[in-house]
Amino acid sequence: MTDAAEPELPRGIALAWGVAANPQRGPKREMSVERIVEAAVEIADAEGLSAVSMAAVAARLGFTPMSLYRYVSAKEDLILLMQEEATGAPSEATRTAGGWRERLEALYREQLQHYLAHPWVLDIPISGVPATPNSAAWMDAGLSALAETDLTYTERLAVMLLVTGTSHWAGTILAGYARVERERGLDGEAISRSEDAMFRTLITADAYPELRAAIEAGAFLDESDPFAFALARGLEGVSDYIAAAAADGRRDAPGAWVVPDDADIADDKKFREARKAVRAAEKALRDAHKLERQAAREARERRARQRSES
Amino acid sequence: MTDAAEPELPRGIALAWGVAANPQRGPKREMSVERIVEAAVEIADAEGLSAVSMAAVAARLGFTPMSLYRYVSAKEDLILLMQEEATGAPSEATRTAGGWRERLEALYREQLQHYLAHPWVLDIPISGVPATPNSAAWMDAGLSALAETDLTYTERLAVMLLVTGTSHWAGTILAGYARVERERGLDGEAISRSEDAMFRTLITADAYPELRAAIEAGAFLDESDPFAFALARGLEGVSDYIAAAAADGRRDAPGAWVVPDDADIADDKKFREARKAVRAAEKALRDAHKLERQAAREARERRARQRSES
DNA sequence: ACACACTGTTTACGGAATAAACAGTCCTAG
DNA sequence: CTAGGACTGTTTATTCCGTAAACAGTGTGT
Repeated sequence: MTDAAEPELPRGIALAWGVAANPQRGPKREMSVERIVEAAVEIADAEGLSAVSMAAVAARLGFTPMSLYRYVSAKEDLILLMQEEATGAPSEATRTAGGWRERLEALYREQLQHYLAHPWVLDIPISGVPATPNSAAWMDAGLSALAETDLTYTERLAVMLLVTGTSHWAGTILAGYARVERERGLDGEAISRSEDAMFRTLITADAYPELRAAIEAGAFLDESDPFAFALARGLEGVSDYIAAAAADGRRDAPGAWVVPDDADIADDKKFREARKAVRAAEKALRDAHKLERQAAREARERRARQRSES
Repeated sequence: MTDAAEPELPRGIALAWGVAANPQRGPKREMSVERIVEAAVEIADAEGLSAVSMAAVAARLGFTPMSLYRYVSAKEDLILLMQEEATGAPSEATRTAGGWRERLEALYREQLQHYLAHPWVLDIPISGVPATPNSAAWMDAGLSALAETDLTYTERLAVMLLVTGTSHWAGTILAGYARVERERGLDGEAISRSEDAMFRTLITADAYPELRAAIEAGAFLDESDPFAFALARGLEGVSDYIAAAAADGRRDAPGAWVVPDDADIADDKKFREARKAVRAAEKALRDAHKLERQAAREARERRARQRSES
């Protein structure tokens, strides 16, 4: 009955959920999946994912490579378990921090922290939604943060994808720098400087005017956090979207259980007027921008003429 | 003099920029870097990055594995060149599409297209800013789209990181699904359904209430595009940020070298007036938004009161 | 007591990147 | 015109990978 679905489960996923039939007969087991995963994680932390070979893990535990296959059906499974171990579940603190935005930001930070502590996790190929306890916990934490909003469940998933995408991307880039630092034996600033120098010789103002300008401006030496910027913009956009959707009187798509009051405001007279005012203001802003650009162009031409005359 | 910097260039990068000393002596070359890269890309397109071995590439060209090392100093270089070939440069159409937002969205779409056409590019580890002609071209295109905004160069880079991050993340997830489709021989819908089924057996409402609710709501079977959603929110946030920064009267950060005529127009009278008008329009829009939100809140309360009375 | 499920080990295979030594080719300096 | 030697693609060898298959020893349930 209940076991009918289990045989369909991919082997590694079954292991992750702890659905492993412990044998009764035969000699005592000398190892355990946990110890194997632990050893593998230690190796990966120290020397990267590529250093994790069945032989290396076995050697660290004092056994022969093939012995591991009694516990783990393939290396792929081991890696899935490593990911599960390294990623962990979100902490209580981030699961209960302030409003939805604070909680998502906390989630981002904690995920990024994990990625920086175990950068090899970023090298693991992604195939579909990982159906493991910890990844489910992260997803659940994000969704519960968004539960206070009027968003559709589909939209909540999309927002979560935005958050995890940002932490994944930030981790990828930052871990890339960290790796170069270790390989070349330089500190971050030295890398930045040498990269900047290389750019200066390769990027000409002819071929790449804007990129060259950015280099000249020292933008590549800047130490601000572009990922925090990206996340802040994204969540700002989400916040706008929530407000706009509420204003549109959009009904939540799924069934009866969702926040029902959105539709109510759509035909409210005062609200409709306010909305009309917003649209007018948007148009006014667009026009003003157009005039501003035109003025800038004219001013530039005027100056150029003055300069060529003198 | 000019060659002083070249020896410092990583081998692969020198190749990418076409700075390769063509030897004059010795037998005629039978291959070329281009043909090797082409063959490697064909293999990767057909069977993934892991199928690209020096032996496989050589075999496809009818040579022995070691012969390739006369053209490419290591596999790492070959992979860099493959990436350069597969990624290409942004098309004229996306470089000149509408306003900054349209152009960044076009950039995102074109990058994603490349990732889907050559998913193996996503398996290549990232180390620092790739200093290749094509990646510089993408960056330059994005920066030139943002040139019409008042953003700092540092901020423009951050926005570009947001855009490329989104396309990279979208590519990673979508390519992951595509790979599973090919490996398991199922179509996308079948995968979704089996994933959904697996989720339903593993994700309990006790342990993961919100995730379970999302599953029940069918959010995992939804076919909308969460990445387009994420990008739209991000750029919306950027747009807000630009407006807010302008309202704050923030001046562009970088120093004196910047596009010299920028400083010139700053004290042009007509331009200053146009700029003042923009700020006023922005403030008007913010106020309208505030009123809109307030109206929505009041409308909702009014309806709630009506409902509780009936 | 004994079958046999289960343990960790040994051996073997095919494939990977690339170092080192090799014979053949063709430009260029003398 | 003729070597010297730069440069070609090849051969051979080393080291490491994941894992299939056969193996001898161990301990439990019948």
